[in-house]
Amino acid sequence: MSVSHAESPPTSRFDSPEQEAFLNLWRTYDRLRTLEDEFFRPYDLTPQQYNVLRLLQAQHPLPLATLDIANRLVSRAPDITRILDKLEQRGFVTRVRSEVDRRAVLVGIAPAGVELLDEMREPLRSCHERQLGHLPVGTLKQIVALLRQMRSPHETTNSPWSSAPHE
Amino acid sequence: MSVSHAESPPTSRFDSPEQEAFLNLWRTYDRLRTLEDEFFRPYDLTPQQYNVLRLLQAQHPLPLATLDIANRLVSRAPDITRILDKLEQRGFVTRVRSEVDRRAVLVGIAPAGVELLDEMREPLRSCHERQLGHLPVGTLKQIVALLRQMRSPHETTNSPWSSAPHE
DNA sequence: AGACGATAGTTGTCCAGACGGGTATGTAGC
DNA sequence: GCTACATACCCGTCTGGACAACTATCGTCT
Repeated sequence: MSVSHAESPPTSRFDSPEQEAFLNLWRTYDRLRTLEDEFFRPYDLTPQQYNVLRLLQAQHPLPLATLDIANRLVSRAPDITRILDKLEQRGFVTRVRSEVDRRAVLVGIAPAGVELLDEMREPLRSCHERQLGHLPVGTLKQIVALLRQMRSPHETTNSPWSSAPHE
Repeated sequence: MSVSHAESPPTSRFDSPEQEAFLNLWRTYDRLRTLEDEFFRPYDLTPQQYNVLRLLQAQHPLPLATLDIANRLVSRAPDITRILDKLEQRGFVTRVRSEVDRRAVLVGIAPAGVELLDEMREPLRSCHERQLGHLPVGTLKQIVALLRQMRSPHETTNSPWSSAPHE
């Protein structure tokens, strides 16, 4: 314990309420992400890769163009190509050059990908339970609404994240 | 616009309220962090590095041991040594081997570091203003309280993040 | 049809972050 | 004081994320 010197109260640790909110957001994300990372490690997947698979499954059997995927992902992904490379190498997705627009590459989830998601569904649910199961559903809904407010000026209007999901 | 096909409502995009909350947290962090990153780029600092400097300034003129710094940072930092290396190379911090415990390295903020923080203070405030200035202070306080609840089971009790700051 | 600008994706390259093992120092027990 | 274990930090190495430059294709204007 080297925190021996009298813990002098620095009035507040933050310069502004906005800063306090952002740092708390960052900290909370960091704490919860640690749990996610541990969960995904044995599957040798990153959360981003998993999200790509979920996205493709939601569209299945329709494929999705590469950049469409990037735009819908939770987190910005300039390296979408290489993420897909890895998923393709492991047989989780398929890529075919589009016939109508030969610039576009259409990506679909492969049977092995569907199977992987099936395997992961339950364990992942319980991971989320460990993360946030201590909060009542009402509180979670409130949090979601507030988070949406926080980022709303920073979403483009056609992002899937900009509006509430259709209940 | 390749979203031509009828936008079929997938009942909900999420498997559980917990998942919805986490993904919204991630998304919101990602959007707001983009602004931070842009802000820090011209200074050639990462947000983590900046946080180290802030931490050291708060203690100034007392130094802080390397691992003490790591434990107080917003985000986990296994590479604290190299973060400090870079800050030291640029003359923002000083490192001296402790006399009382020769394993420990005591880190202090150098005058150049203090100066840098002074320069950045106002511009950073206005960055946070752009991030979250659209929300009233009451809402921000509410958010902070909820975020603390979200992560509370995942904080060790002696973390500076586990309890409310002394008002 | 040829030219120009926009779009879709890929690749080279760099840098931060992560992990684990390694060294030096401290502390406790005998 | 010697041994054994813990602590503090450092370093080699690997991986993923970020940017920018590049190629291929499309649409449009003339």
